[in-house]
Amino acid sequence: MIAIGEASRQSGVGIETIRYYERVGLVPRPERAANNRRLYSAADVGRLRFLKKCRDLGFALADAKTLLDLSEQCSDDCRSVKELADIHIADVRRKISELTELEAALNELTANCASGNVACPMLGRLRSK
Amino acid sequence: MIAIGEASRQSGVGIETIRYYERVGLVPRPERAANNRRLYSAADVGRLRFLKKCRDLGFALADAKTLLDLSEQCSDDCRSVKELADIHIADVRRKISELTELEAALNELTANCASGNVACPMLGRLRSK
DNA sequence: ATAAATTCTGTAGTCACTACAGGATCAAGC
DNA sequence: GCTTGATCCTGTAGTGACTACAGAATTTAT
Repeated sequence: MIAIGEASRQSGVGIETIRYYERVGLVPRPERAANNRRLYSAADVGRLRFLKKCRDLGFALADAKTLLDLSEQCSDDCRSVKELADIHIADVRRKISELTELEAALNELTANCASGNVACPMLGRLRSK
Repeated sequence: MIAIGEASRQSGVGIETIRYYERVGLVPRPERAANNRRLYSAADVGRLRFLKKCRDLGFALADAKTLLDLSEQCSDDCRSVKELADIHIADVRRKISELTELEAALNELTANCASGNVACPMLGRLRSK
């Protein structure tokens, strides 16, 4: 059994974030030592690491929770997992294409920005109808 | 002079959002009619439209405010604008590459997810060290 | 014995809105 | 004049996913 600082180090999840996850019911309340400090088991750290990976993959906390719950049920429900992941992949693709368009628009807007300009063409474009 | 609903329609910025922008000092407090209702001028609507475009381009509100201020100063400061935009473009590029990596990782994780599986390989990977 | 590190609770701040609640006023039709 | 519905007002609280304190208690290291 380890303290919260060590659990944070082992899982890569910040101390405040661990307490936040506990507060919102994402992870079960851990045991407490006689001095009221939280005590974490290997399973607890595993859960935190799992959540960390989900977050790194861009899953929302609610989805991460769903995946964690699926993972705790012994029968790995592959279909549910893939459904969730596919929605998320589609989401990521959409974001990529939006950002790509954005980049093009920004490049176009700044293309004629040069230090000698009297009037900034980008501001002009942003101002115009 | 038009009411807030019409200003919202003309600018594409929601009514609540307009009031929010006013509250946080992003746009000047508009005139008020005798009945205390807000009255917007063409210039006010122009400002809202400008902010809308900045937000659509993904600029943070603080940056949008800076651009708006630059735009209101008569001398269009092209250098400051381009600096801000370039930082933002770099930001967008970074996000795109992060998301692209993410998409690859997600595809890899779900590649072997099939409905007949007993154990989900994605969950397995998320659980493992 | 003292200093530094860690932990605790609880609250508030972040960003950019969004969603009410509860009331006032306005415009249009009868 | 009256009713109905649309619009507007203020103020507060919620969202997501943390992050940053304040102020206290305790533990660990020197």
